[in-house]
Amino acid sequence: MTDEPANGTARGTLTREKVLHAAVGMADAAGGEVPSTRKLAERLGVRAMALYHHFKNKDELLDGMVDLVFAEVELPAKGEPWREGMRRRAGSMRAALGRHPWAVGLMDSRLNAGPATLRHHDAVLGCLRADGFTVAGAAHSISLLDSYVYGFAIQEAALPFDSAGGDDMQALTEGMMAQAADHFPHLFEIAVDHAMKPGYAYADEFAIGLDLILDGMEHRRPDW
Amino acid sequence: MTDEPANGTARGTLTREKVLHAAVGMADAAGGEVPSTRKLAERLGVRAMALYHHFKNKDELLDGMVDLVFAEVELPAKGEPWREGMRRRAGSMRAALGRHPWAVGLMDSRLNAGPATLRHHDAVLGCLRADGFTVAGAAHSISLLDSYVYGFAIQEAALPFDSAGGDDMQALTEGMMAQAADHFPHLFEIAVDHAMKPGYAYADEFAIGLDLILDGMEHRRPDW
DNA sequence: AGGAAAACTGTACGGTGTACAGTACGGCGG
DNA sequence: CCGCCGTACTGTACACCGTACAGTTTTCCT
Repeated sequence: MTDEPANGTARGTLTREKVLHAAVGMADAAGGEVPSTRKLAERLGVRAMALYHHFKNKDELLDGMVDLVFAEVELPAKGEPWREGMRRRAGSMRAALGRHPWAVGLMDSRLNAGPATLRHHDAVLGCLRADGFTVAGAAHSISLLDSYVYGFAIQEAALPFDSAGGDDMQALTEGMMAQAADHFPHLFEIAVDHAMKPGYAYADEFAIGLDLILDGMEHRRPDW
Repeated sequence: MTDEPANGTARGTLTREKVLHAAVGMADAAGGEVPSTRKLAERLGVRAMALYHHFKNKDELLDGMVDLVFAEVELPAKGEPWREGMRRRAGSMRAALGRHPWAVGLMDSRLNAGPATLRHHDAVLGCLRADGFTVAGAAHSISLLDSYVYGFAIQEAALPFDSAGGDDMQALTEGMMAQAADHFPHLFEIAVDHAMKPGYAYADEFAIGLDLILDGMEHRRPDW
């Protein structure tokens, strides 16, 4: 706000923000692949190397993209009870990662957290501390919750198509059938009796696991 | 054993197995990067395109590498109580992913599970079913446990150096300090009062979260 | 008006996965 | 024993990638 109109850009077609939004949009459209610098530049009506005036290198651009994803997740509100806060935030985080599956594969390898990411972690921490968790307890909780959310997102991203459930399972189980239904009896059982049932959607597992974790946190809160 | 000496290979310097082991070795050495086809071929004394006689494309090679990682994890023993089995297997899985951090980033995007992977999942499932978990309960448990293990591995892989704890934190917190210690008070608190304390190692969090999850599973087992 | 800084372009380099067309060699039927 | 043929490997080539480096504008400040 202070520097954007003040110094006045020269041939301003590009902005850090515009680049990042275009990159996120293209990645979403491509369904899990981050665009190359050339494709991104073309979309922006610009010549590839122009990007390097706004980002030191591609990694910095990726950092920015990830931060944009973090900016989408709902933070626990001030004074909100920890359990609601954690539940809403975890669900919203998973939703954001579902909307931007390319971000899941980026989460490892990213070193520099952006401002939205820091704000996010600070808010989550703050919600727990405000509700009586010790520093150590909050650390345990966040490690656990984040691991669960990221891990769930990984598994969802690895599903054949999307987690809508239904006939995507066919492909998976076909390969399994081909090899040997009786070599892996329990896998076979769960595939046929559970995962291939009409009402099943892997996405539903998220809330189940999350509730177990939240119950556990509630139970340990006094000790932590 | 049946096909190797039987058909007799022509100029047999290459084997699917030898390629995979070399690839895993190089990836481990490189510390998180899968080798390029050319580098891998060179290491094997061969000319890059030779690999494509044993793997349809690079993705198939990556599938094989991931399966090799799964082959390293300890399965629950037959008749082992579920809790011990799950605990051992989860710890061993995390250890394997720690030894092969490049595999973490591959877990999403992989579609075709190899035989070791299938055997692994079948054994875990079998352990739970044998100890009274329903099909649905076992599905919930595996989704939860795998999410936790993978997610923890992601976070560990994203740490500045390794999770040995200590002065790696400096880099992280420096960036944070630079921006604003008072913009993120809780982050600051946890960094100074907890993560930077001499005895702290993020790796220790693994068992804490895992135990909470196992307690929860024990508690729900009757309903599931 | 002039000069410096900022934003964008042009070109080039070394690396990647892999398609496609050889080439050499071992095992087999005659 | 010979010639064939399939298999394993090589050579070359292509399109694409990230990005270094050196221009070329354009704009703003003195």
